[in-house]
Amino acid sequence: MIDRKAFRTNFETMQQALARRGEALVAEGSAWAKASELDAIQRELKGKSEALQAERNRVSKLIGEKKRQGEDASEELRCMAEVATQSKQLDVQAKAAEDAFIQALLEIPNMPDSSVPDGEDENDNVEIRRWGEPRQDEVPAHWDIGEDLGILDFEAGTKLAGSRFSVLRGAAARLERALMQLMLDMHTDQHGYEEVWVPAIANRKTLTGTGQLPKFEDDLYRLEGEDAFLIPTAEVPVTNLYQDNILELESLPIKHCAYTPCFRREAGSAGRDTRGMIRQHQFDKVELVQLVHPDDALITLETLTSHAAAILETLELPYRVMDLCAGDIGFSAQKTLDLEVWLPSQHCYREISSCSSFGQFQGRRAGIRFRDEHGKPQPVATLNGSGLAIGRTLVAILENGWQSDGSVLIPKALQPYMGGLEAIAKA
RNA sequence: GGAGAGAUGGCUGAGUGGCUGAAAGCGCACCCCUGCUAAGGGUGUAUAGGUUUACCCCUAUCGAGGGUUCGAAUCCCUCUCUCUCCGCCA
Repeated sequence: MIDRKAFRTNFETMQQALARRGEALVAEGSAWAKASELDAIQRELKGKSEALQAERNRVSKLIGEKKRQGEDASEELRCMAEVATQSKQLDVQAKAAEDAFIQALLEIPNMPDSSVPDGEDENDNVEIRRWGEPRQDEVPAHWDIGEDLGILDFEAGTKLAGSRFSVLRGAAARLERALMQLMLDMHTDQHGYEEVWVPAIANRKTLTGTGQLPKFEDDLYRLEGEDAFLIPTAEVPVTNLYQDNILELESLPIKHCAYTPCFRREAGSAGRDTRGMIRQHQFDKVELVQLVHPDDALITLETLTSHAAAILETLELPYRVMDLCAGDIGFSAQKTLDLEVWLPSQHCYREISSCSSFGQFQGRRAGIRFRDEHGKPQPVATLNGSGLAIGRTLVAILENGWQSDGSVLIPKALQPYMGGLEAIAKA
């Protein structure tokens, strides 16, 4: 959520920043326009309502005093009956107006940071750097490699659950587990993150805190008969660990990593990546989350991204870093750096990690605050990034490690986690 | 799932209709005494919104929502959560 005061006092600047995401967001009928309209109404009603409540409180106190001293208070009682009724009505209106205002604010995306490049969509993203030597020879798609080795079973996934589900067997299943372990080990032992294990189900408030709700309910799996959802990312439960907390300045930065399964309806991506493991309804991910002082947010984004990149380097997977343009960053993001891994079968880089700073946007929504240098509570800055998406990492390993005899080389760093296995070959 | 008990500030814990945004203790911060070891004394210490240069002030909040009342932490209703016992279960 954007700051309700800044929304008013800084209207022009914020509007311009928001417009960089796309003009429609500030156009007539947008949440932005609605919010500015509701803000005025809300404040006027609230002012009136509070004045009346003040009057009520004052006279009520008087009545109390008179009664205690055995005096007659019938006159006050008579006129207060009227005031009480009015006050109640006004209060209801004022509350409704404020709710509507907050609802509108919740639908307004975060302001892109000034360092975010201009642009409309992924074509305008800016490449920052590359690492590794991408292989240029012809490599089969991972689904062919996997099925050929008998370790990826898409048919079984479909039979059990539907499209966009898959089954891993043998070396692939172990690879999934090995990757999870390697990633968690590196982040805890080398990068200083505390590992947490969290529920894969979250309630509405929690999902509102990180920005998935109210706007993107269609992307989530909702539990029948409950106001709860399967998490689309560990960001949701891990960030919200501190929901409604006021943290001490010294406790920052807070750094967590977590493995969770992730569940996405993929409602808007019909026809995209329908084959293989790139886009699944359920996938595994190790997530990095940091809560930091707002002044440190953008610097931390660099280090957090480097922590995710370190996994790719350890696994010897070529990648590049992309600075997402204003039109392509997510709803809650202030700035996003994507890591894209080389997929030789597609002759291109594909997203494997998305690292974002949210500024104080989530902190404000989720009520995660810290005491600043003056002892005043203010929203913390939050960041997160995949470190990494495990399914996609497995895909990258299959394709980048593929050899013309059909076998797949296991990266050295991963071999201990695979029981010393150096290559996956046909049984 | 059944029965019972409970939910108050950073923590413990008073408070059954007005003088309670909330006693007391602990913790924390600052000051004093002492003197460098233990201890003692004083002051301060919720969050949000509105207003304001700021102070002040106003409003809301005692799990959440609704009701009764001139007035609710306190009475009534609904919900959520926690604890204990029983049942079930990995």
